[in-house]
Amino acid sequence: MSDSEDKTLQALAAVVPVSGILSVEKAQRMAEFFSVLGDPNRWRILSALAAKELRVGELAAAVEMSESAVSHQLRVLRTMRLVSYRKLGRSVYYCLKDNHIFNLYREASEHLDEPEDDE
Amino acid sequence: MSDSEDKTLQALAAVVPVSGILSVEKAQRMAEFFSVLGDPNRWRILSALAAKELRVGELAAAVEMSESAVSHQLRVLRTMRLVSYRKLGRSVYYCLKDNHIFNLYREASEHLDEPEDDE
DNA sequence: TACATAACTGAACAGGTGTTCATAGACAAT
DNA sequence: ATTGTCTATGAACACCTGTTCAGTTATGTA
Repeated sequence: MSDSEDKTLQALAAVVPVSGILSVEKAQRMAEFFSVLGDPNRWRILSALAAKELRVGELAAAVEMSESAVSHQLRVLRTMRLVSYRKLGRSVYYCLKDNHIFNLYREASEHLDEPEDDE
Repeated sequence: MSDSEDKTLQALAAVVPVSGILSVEKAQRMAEFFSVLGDPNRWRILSALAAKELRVGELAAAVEMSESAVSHQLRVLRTMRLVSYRKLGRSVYYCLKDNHIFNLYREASEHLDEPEDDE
């Protein structure tokens, strides 16, 4: 099977999540991932990194949090592979890892901005 | 300004979230929304509803939760406008409200399935 | 009306989560 | 080497959140 065929099947399986109920394990993984995005401070950090890569200290100043708090949150974001980093001297520059976070932001934003005409 | 132009601008503004840091209010709203998706039981409920509309009792049986727990979670999902419902006699049928949840699922799923080749 | 069923609600408890404080490590400069 | 800076970590605490249990509402049936 070619890579592109494989990718198509993978996308297809993703769009049709179940034809049944999500397994407890998969549901757990999904929940863990979205929980990471369930914190306002992490969104502010991500939005700051969306503009340009930043060091921990700069980030802390930008979002008005302690460096310790930022560092803790960055570890969480690293674990979920939402950010990546590179060391330069004694500084650590963080940036967004890929575009998934943009798409998630856009999708959620559209949903939140929808008019609530019913009921 | 036409509707389509308006929609384009809106999408653009969503893709480029800030050029600055997300406001505390917006970050809060995003976090609240994603927090709702940060629970495995809610994902199992959503995935069950993805197949077909279900009553609370059927849902409870399907995901193996108490009807009370399901009812509580459905209220949360209703508040975030992720599900809608219609009453028929003494039954209440729930279903997914729109496709945003599908897109979010797909995006997250792709992210989680990505190989973690680095570090 | 009385009863049974389907769904919802409120209060309270247990468990998980983010922050803070203090500390440790890594690196550059003197 | 030692000092100063930048970042990461561990433990403890307070807070929030989901579940459970009990009770209520609403609807349909006898």
